Amino acid sequence: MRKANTKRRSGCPLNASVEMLGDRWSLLVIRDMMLLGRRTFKEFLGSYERPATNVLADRLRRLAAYGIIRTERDPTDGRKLIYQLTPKGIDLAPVLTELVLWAGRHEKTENRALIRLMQKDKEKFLAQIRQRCEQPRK
Amino acid sequence: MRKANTKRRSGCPLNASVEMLGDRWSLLVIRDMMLLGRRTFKEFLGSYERPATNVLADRLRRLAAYGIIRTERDPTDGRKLIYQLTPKGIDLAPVLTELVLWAGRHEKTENRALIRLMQKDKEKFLAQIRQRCEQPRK
DNA sequence: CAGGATCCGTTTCGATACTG
DNA sequence: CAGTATCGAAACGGATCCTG
Repeated sequence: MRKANTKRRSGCPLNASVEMLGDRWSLLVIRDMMLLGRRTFKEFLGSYERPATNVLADRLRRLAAYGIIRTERDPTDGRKLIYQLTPKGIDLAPVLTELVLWAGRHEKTENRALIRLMQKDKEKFLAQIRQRCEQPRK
Repeated sequence: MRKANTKRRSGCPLNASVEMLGDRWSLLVIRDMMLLGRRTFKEFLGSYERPATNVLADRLRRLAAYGIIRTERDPTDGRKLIYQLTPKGIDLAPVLTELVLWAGRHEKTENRALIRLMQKDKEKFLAQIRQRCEQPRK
C-alpha cells in the first residue's frame, strides 16, 4: 500500500518520527498494545476507531518494517499471530505518556483515572508498561 | 479540505490527539514554530519537507481550529500574517521533546546537538521554548 | 475461524497555476 | 505574500474473498 521506508531523509528533527508515526492509525495501534494490552489482528480491528482490514495490515507491516513491533506465532494456537512491541516500540512510552497528559490538560473527556496515574508517578507508570510489554528475547 | 472537528469522539485516550496531530504535516509545522522559530506561511513553505500550499493552508486552519496556533497580522508589515503557538500549542513541547529523544535513541542521523541539549537539561530546554514562543496576550 | 488480500467507490493529497 | 482552484494520483473504507 504505502511503500515503507524507501528514502530516509532524516536531516531535520522529527522527520523520521513523522514518517513512522505521522498518520491516523500507527499511534493508535501502539496505544492499543501499550495501554490496552492488545496483541492480535482481530483485537486491533476491534479498536475504538475501527480501522479497515487492509489499512490495518499495511500499518502493522510498516511498524514491523521500522522495527517498532514484531510478530510471532502463538505457541498455544498455531493460527494466531501475536504482535509485540520491540524495545524500540516500548521506548515510545514516554511520547505516548506526554501526549495523553497533554490531551488531559487541554481536552475535556480523556480517561481521568489513567491520567491521574500518569501524573502521580510517571516513572512508575513507565516501568509498568515496560514490564507488561517486555517479552523474552527469542 | 478536511472538515475540522465535527465529531469529537474522545472516549479513548489519544483519540483526540491523533485527530489533531496524526498526519504527515501538523507536527512538522509545530516543530518549525517551536524549534526553528518560523512564523509565516512562506517560512513554513520553505520547510525541509516542502508542503504544498493548499495542504499547508489546510493544516494551519485546522491547527487554529483546535486552538493550537493562532494568527495575527504583522504590525510592521500589514501584508504579513504571523502564526503563533497558543499556550495549548506551547504545551506540546514535552511531546515533541520525547519524540526527538526517541528518534535520537533509535535513528542514526538526527540533530545530535539538539538532542544533547534536551538530554542534559530537559526542564531548561522546555523553559527556553516557552520563553521563545510566549507572546503578550493581546 | 484468524489473518489477511482484492476490488471498488469515495476522500484526501500534492503539484502547479492562478488570484486578492 | 498568503492563500484558492483545479485535477490527476494516491490513500482510505467497506465489503467480500482467499488461504492455512
